[in-house]
Amino acid sequence: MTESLVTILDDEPAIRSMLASALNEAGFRTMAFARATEFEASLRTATPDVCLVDLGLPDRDGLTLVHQLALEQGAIVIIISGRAQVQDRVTGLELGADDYIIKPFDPSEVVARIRARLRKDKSATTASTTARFEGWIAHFDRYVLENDSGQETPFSHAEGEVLRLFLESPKRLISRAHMQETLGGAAGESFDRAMDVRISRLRTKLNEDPKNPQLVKTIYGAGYIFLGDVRWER
Amino acid sequence: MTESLVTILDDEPAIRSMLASALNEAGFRTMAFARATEFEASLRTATPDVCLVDLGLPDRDGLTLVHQLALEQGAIVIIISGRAQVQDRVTGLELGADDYIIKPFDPSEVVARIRARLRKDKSATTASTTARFEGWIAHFDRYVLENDSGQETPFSHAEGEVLRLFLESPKRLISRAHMQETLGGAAGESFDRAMDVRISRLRTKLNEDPKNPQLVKTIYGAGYIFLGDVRWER
DNA sequence: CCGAAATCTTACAAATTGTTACAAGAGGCT
DNA sequence: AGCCTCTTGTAACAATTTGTAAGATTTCGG
Repeated sequence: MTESLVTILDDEPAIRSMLASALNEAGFRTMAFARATEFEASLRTATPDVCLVDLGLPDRDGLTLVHQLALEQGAIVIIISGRAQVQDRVTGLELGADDYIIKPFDPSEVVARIRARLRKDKSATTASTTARFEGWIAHFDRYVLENDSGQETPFSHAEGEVLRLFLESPKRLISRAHMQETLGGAAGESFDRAMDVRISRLRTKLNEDPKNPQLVKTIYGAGYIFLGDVRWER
Repeated sequence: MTESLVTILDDEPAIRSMLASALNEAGFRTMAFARATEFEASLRTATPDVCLVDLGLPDRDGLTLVHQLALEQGAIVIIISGRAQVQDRVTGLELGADDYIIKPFDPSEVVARIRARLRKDKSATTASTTARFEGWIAHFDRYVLENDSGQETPFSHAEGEVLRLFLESPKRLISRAHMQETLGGAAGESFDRAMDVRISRLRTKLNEDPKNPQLVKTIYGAGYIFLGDVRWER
């Protein structure tokens, strides 16, 4: 993610240029459109990180567009609107917008709000040193696993690698192949057995019931999946 | 993540109770504090998902607290403040706040903004897919089938592939050929028998009466059809 | 109502994964 | 160095999932 791409969709030229210059100055790449049709055409080639959308568009219901964007694209959607009623804001946010800014606005606030969204978005994927999940706290700096009553169990480097992989993509299938690439390095012939053992040992440290694991689940023929909500800290 | 925990930090009792009741009504768990010290003490035991922070605190500089929270905990931090200048908002957001709401505010907007943040936060880490149909709930993230009385039955990857295919085009004929293309990969010669077995096993998990299946119906010479209304939750 | 084709079901075999025991290696301490 | 502890991989065996085979059952056209 070198420079984030921000698209501007507003029918007033003055607002387009004001936003574009403020955003460019702040280090973003920008693309501006006056109509929804043009904007949608551009989506086929470019993938914006943030979409600024004015609700008062001539050729399309803005709210429907916002809903689509938020749902189909994973993009961050920020509404810019002259409609200032609380009810307008609530429905806009409920339809999937990530923020709602009222005209007239100050460009520097728009920049600050965009940065806030992008920051959060990124911090969800960045490597950190501590993670909380389902009553556990994994301290990767100390190689220690802490349970909900504060008791600590050390874990080894190999176990930590596996655990980190799981905690970095929870509720997602992680294929065996991917694990060996990321970890094992040499995709040796009989190394795949070692992977099993690592996971087995990790499971016992997590007090998993072998018959019915709650956190580390095996998908026969596909890989593993880590259930449980994870939150990284620091 | 059953119910998200929201902490409220504000020295005005009226605001605390207004926020708390609005949030509880919206289905959140809440904890309210009048002072930063008490609030920080609570962090040692509870882990809030969202922190609402008033900047005008008697015993602490609010901005410093916000900075700490956003940095050290991974929580979502929303500033609530009477200071309405653009510059205040910009610095608040730059110090790590995820949103900045100005007093006086409408509680329903606060709820909407919290929901918008949580939604994004979750979609970044989860790929949760769930489908409801005829009293059943299929949890594809956990590989579990839940019946109307809440009992859970695990299903395997192979069974899940078939079930997903059905649930993605309900009330529509699915030809055998199409199934083998989409699933089986190698459209082997005798693989078609395996398809039958998969479906058979799926049927037993769905408690289908072999003589008179209600959900997975076979069309002799053509393929299968899945009856039943489906609602996806993604 | 009969027979051929299609489909269902059951039992079994093959492949994948889990678990345990053991041995090789790395460090630490005296 | 020598001994101890801890980590990690390997090997062997158990458990689970999946596909295959074959007989039973159902469907459809006459």
